[in-house]
Amino acid sequence: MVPRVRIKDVAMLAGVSTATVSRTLSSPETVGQKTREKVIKAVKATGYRINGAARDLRQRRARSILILAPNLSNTFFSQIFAAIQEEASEVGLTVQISDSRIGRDRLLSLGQDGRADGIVLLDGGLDPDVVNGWNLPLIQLSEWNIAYDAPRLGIDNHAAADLAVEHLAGLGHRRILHVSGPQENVLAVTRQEGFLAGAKKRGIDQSVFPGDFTLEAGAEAARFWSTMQHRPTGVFCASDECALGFISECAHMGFEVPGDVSVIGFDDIDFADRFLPSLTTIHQPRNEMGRTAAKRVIAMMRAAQGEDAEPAPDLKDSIKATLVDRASTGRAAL
Amino acid sequence: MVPRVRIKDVAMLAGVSTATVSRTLSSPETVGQKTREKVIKAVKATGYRINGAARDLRQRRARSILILAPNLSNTFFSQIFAAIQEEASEVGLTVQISDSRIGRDRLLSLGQDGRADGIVLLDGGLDPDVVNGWNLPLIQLSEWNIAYDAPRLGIDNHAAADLAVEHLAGLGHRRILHVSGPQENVLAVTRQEGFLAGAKKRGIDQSVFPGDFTLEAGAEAARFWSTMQHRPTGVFCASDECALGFISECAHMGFEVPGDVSVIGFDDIDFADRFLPSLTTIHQPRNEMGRTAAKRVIAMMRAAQGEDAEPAPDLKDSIKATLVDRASTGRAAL
DNA sequence: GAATCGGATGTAATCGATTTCAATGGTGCC
DNA sequence: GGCACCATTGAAATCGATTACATCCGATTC
Repeated sequence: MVPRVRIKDVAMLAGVSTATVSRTLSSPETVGQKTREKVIKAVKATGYRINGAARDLRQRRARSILILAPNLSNTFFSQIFAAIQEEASEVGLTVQISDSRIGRDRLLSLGQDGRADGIVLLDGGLDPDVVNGWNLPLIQLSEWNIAYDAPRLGIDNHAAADLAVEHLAGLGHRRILHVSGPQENVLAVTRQEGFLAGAKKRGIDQSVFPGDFTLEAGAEAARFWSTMQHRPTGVFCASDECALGFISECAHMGFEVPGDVSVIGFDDIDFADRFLPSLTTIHQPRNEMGRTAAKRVIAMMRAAQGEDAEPAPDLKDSIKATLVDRASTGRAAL
Repeated sequence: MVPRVRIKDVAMLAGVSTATVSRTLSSPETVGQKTREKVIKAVKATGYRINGAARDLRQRRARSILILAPNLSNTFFSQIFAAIQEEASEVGLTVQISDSRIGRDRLLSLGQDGRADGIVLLDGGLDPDVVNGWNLPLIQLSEWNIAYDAPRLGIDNHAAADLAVEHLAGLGHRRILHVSGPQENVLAVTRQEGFLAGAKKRGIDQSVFPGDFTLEAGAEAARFWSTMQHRPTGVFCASDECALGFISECAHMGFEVPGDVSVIGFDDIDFADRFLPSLTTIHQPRNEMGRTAAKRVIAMMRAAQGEDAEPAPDLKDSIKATLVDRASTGRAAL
C-alpha cells in the first residue's frame, strides 16, 4: 500500500499553508497567480486527490445520490439508472444503488448516515415512517405512495391504460382481458382502474386475470384465456414481460397473434420492438424519467444546502406515455 | 431541517462519554451491562445514527464497493449488479455504480477519493494507467485486460464459443457464419477466436460478419446472410441481442428459424427463453458471476485492511458457461 | 507621511466519529 | 489488610479536509 498523499504534504512541498492549497483547488480566483502555480505544480507532482470523507465531513454533505429500487435485476430500471448516473456525474455527484427490500433498519441507515444527500425512490411499497424519517431531498419515480411526503414523477398510468383500451376498441375488439399486476402495487392497481374505466366507458366486455408482471404470469394467463368460453379477442397486459409470456404461450398452444388474439403490453422494453410479432405497447420514456428525476432531486439538494440563489429550474412534472402501434395487435375477427 | 443528532447528544442524555457510546455501538461486549442499557435507551430515544463520513474518516475506509461498467443501461449487467449489491449489503457495505466512460479525471478520482475501498470492474477497455493507479482491491469481471494488475473472473469465452460450434456441427451444419462483436472488445475477439478454432478443428466452412453485439447488427447480418451465395445453415452470434435481431430480420424476410437457418446466441438473457422461437444460447451465470466477484473483492478488502486473520475463502476462479439447447437450432437441411 | 483599504495568506477551530492511553474501582488472593 | 489484576470508563488525540478570523503588506487617499 502506497501511503496516501494528504493536503499537508502538498502544502509543505509548495511552501504554503493547507488553507491555501484547499483554496487553490476549490476557489482558485482567491489565490494569487504565482502561489496558484506553485500549488498546482505540487499537486501534480504528488498526485494528490482530495479525501472525500474528510471533505464530506467538514462540509456536511456527501455529494451522492441514492437510488432505491425494489429489485435491481429488473431490466426496466437499467435505463433509468443510466440516466440518473449521467446527470449526477455531470455535476460531480456519485451514485449509490441499493435494493429497497433490505430490511427496515439497514434502509433507515442508508438515508440517515449522512452518506447520501438526495434520494430517488422507485418503490411505493416501503413503510412511510421509514421514508419520511429520512428527512432528505427525495423524489418518487414511477411508483409512488401518497403517504410519502415527497414529490413524485411518472406517467399517468390511468390514462395510459385507457390508451390501450382505446386502441383495442378502435380495432373492433369488444371483449378484452386484462392481465393485471400484483394488487399491492400502485402501478398495477392504477392500470387496472384505468382499464376498467376505459372498458366501461366504451361498453366493452371486460375480464381481469390476476398476474404479477412476470413472463410466467403471462404464460399462465394465456392458458387461462384458452379455456375461456367466449375468448376475448384483445388482451391488455400490465407489463411487456407479461405480454411476451402470453404471446409465447399462445404460440406453443397453436394460437396466432394477432390472428386469434391481439395483445398489447406496457413499458416498451428494449425487446418489444424485435419480438415476433413485434409488440404493440405503451411506451414509458425511461431515459427522460431518470433524467428529469435526477434534475429534480439535484435541484432540491441545492435548495436544501442553501444554494438556492436561483430558483430550481422549471421542470415539467408529468411524463407523457404514448402508444406504440406494432404487429401484435390487429383488427378483431368477426 | 431537523438538526441531526450527534454522538455527543446521546452521550449527554445517557450520562456517559462519547467513547462509551461509540463502544456500545461497535463492541458492546466491552461495556458494562447497565451502561450498555442506558446508552441503548438514549440511542433509541434520540433516534441517533452514526455519521458515516466521520466514521469513514477516522477509520480510513469507506465501507463501499464501486462498480464500473461501460454502459449501465445494458441489461446484461442488471443481474450482476443485483448480485453484487446483495452480497455487499449482507456485510454492511454500500454500492456505488458509475459508467466507466466518464473521462479520465473523474474516473481516477472515483478510485482515489477514499470513498470506495474496493472495485468491481466490468470494462476491459480503460487506460491501464488509470486502473492500476487506483491502488485499491479490484477484480475484473466478465471483460478483462491483461494490462490490468488485478485478478479476473469470468467464463472461458474461447471454450464457450467452441461449445456453440460443436452444437451446430453435431446437428450436421457444415457452413457456419459468425456474427462477431466489436474488434476492440476482448470478449468479442476471444469468442471469435474460439469460433475459428472450433470450425477449423472440425473442418467447417466458416465466415465472419463484423457486428457490435446489438439488435441492429444482427438484423444487418441477416440481410447480408440472405445475399450469400452458399448460405450458411448455421449462425453463431456473439450476443443474444444480436441473435434476436438476426432471427427477427429473417422472419421479416420470409425465412424460417430453424427451418432455413439455425441460430445460436450468447449470454442467455432473460428473454432468450421466451422468444419465438426460444433461443439456443450459451448461458452465462450472471448471478453467480456477480456474487463470486463480490465475495472475492470483499475478501481482498478485508486483507488490505489487515483483518486477514483467516485467509480469504477458497473461491473457484472460473465460472462455467453451458449451452442451453432450445428451439432456434435444429438439424441442417441437406 | 499617516491612515485606510483590500487582497493574499496563515493560524487554528471545526466537522463527528473512533481509539489510545490513563485513571478508577472492585475483586480475589495471599 | 495490602496488592495485583482486570473490567469499565473518560479525556483527549486523531482522521484530513474546509473555513472563520486574524494578520500582513503594499497601494491609495488625504
